[in-house]
Amino acid sequence: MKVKADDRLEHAREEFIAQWGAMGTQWGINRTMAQIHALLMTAVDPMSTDEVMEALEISRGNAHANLKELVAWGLLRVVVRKGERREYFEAEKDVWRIFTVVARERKRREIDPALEVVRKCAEESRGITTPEGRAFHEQMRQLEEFVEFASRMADRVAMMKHGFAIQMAAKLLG
Amino acid sequence: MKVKADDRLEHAREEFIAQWGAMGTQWGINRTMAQIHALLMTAVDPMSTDEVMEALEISRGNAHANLKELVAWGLLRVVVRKGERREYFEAEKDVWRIFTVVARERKRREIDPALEVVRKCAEESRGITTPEGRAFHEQMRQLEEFVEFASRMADRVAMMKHGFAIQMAAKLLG
DNA sequence: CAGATTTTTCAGAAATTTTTGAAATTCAGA
DNA sequence: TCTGAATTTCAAAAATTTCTGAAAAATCTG
Repeated sequence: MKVKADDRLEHAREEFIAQWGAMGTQWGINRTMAQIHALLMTAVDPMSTDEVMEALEISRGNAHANLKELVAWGLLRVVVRKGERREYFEAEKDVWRIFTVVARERKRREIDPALEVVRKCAEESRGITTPEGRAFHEQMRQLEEFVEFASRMADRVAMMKHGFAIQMAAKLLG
Repeated sequence: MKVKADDRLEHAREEFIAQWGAMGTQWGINRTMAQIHALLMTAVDPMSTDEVMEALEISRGNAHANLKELVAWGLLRVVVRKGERREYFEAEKDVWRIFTVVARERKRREIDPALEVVRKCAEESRGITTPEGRAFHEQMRQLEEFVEFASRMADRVAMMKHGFAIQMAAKLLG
């Protein structure tokens, strides 16, 4: 009975890790990074690099790079146990916090660069008086306005506390 | 003077196409697709496959595949001119509509599959009574709840009219 | 400081994605 | 039905991204 429960759990967990990893691709996150995140999100205790390597059957270099990347994102914390030299990693498990971290990162990688591009192009085309030039400038201006709006929205959402977001959503969904 | 204005415009437009294309990568959209979209978004008239090939210096197969993909997304419309066999393509230029189209597609590719995965894993781990099993199930449940919430929000946003979104945002940003 | 352990780096290999270009197919008009 | 123009397909090449594994660097311990 005990063994059966363990088997079921292990099976479900492995499925989660595999599928979440496959999904990472769609999300513009590499497979290993998503798998490590899934692994640690469902781990009871923090894990070392070697434990992650073994669990996912990946190389040290790969494990290392992606663990560090996840730490940089703020999705993992480094844990040091007293008397031990090696580093352990622990995942953020609160879904709302995971969401805000990802939102912040995506804004930084997707929205901010877009804003720069459209600003520059709007600027460069200001004052061109041909009909084509005016149309182009106007299109850039509209894009700029929208991306700026998206940027501000993303900031707000990323800063929200869970409770407020729920309240907000109630209005939107209600 | 006329020439100078044309040069400036051409330069700005080429920059926009190149940069928007480069950004596509970050967005999980391939470079060519983003470039074609940028090209047509700033084109005065609809363009044929051959014109797109020439403007971006890409192969027919590449142009064809990405034009069709953009049509499938709903970011381009096919235009047929009477008496002509060849197809022309015209971009959606309204930024809010572009946004809702992209939001819908991203929801479909990113949120819906995630929901399936966490639902399955929550289901598979229901009723496991070991402490690890309970923790795993609880984590899956929370993820499921959140992703479901995200899914509904995405639907709502994708359906919104521009005016309503602005009104909505005023509250959020104000 | 020496020796042991852990982390970090990185060049090449492997895997994946994108692009090409030519052949096959479709289609409209004569 | 035939012809020529346009679209579609797809196998192979190119480009890009990810991963490996071993070596180098950093860090701790005694």
